[in-house]
Amino acid sequence: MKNVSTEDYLSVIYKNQNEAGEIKSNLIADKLSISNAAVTDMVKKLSKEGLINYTPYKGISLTQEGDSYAKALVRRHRIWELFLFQIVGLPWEKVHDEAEKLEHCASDELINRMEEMLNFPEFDPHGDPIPDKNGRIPKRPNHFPLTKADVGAIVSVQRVNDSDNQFLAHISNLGIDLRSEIFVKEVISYDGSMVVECNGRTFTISQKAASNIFVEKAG
Amino acid sequence: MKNVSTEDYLSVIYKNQNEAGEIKSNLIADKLSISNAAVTDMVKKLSKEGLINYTPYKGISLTQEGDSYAKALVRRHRIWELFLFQIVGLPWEKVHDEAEKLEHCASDELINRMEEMLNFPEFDPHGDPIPDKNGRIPKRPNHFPLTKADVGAIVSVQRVNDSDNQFLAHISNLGIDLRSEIFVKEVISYDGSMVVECNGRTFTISQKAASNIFVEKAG
DNA sequence: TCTTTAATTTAAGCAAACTTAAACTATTAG
DNA sequence: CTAATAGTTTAAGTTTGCTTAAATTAAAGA
Repeated sequence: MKNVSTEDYLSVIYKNQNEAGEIKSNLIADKLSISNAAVTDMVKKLSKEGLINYTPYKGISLTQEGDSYAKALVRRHRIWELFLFQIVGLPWEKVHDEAEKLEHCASDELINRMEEMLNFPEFDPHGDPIPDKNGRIPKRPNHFPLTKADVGAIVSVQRVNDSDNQFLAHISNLGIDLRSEIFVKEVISYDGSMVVECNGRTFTISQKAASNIFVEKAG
Repeated sequence: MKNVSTEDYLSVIYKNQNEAGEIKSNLIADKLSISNAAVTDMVKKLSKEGLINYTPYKGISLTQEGDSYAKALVRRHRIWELFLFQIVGLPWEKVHDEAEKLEHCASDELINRMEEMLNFPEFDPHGDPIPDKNGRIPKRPNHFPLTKADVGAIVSVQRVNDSDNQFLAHISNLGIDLRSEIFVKEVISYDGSMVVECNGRTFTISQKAASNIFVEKAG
């Protein structure tokens, strides 16, 4: 098991790499709220340890080893999230930050035991996929942002953006949950907000909020 | 919330202070497996922060603030232990080490929620008392080491020493649990080992093991 | 009381992970 | 194709918590 700092770098790289698997050092500094110089230092070190590929002034990407370590971290994080949500009953918007801390210090044995208690789940409370012990990642359903749903359509929530607690608390307050069905009644063309019905209540949701809710056609 | 290192020092001081509330720097170094010089450094720092009382070459003791912080740490630790044991089902001998890591990174909200799930327990899986939110520590029953039990007596296990996993695995294997009743059949004067009956099985337990099991007269 | 020994502190130094400021590359706009 | 700018790296320095070795203090026995 690596130290917290190393794990943070690997997580950030994994989560923010582009389609080609690359990431700017800039972005790492940004996400971790540290200086670029610090990133350069660390990136050299991680490269020496064989966790990332790095050529100065060129790109940064995970090696095979770095990638599977990062996947294991994501696995830990998401199992913690689901455990805290489902077993402990922590609210939606709190599980991410709590899991962020816990993921660095639970043994594999504990993680596996929790996974078993949760009956080998495929998705975390925000709808993100949980890699299994071998790094296999469940295929996600085809989903699109709620903003793209047609007026008159009924869609079901598949995933929500987990990076903003205020957003989560907000939609939770509106009664929107994972698997909730949403009926799109109207789109206000002026600002892109939508009038929707969900769990028997009708309300307006802003474009900003809707763009962070991912849905598929209900069927 | 303080950093892990500070928390470790406070825990060790709290757990190893004598009746007068004092501890030798020596012992801290020993328990944390670090040098005496490192302890001196840190002790100065903690003193500056108002967590301990310290005069060079004289004793080290917790201030009021340090003491209540340490109690809160013990509380976290023991709630984690019981949670892992009772809810998650981790074996006796594994909960201590796991809790050691987790206690540093759970929010108070999570700790309180777990306490609630456990129905405000008074003792951890080893029989050690759990301080409540206000730092109140449940009174422990009058107990004594099994080695002091008379031949012919029936005693019940109240507490076991939690600092040695091998010991815990061993007695767990013998079928000894918290609240188990033990009937003392014979004491072998040669080596102090005891022939006992517990949960329908008769076996011999060494003096070493028996001295780490604390019991009271069954009634 | 003096001396020996054990415990503790000081001194000097190290590694990790950060900082700011200056120097360098790469890219892109004219 | 060059110059400006955005991104990245180097250099020098900081903090935290540790190390070993040397110096100091306290305690205990002669």
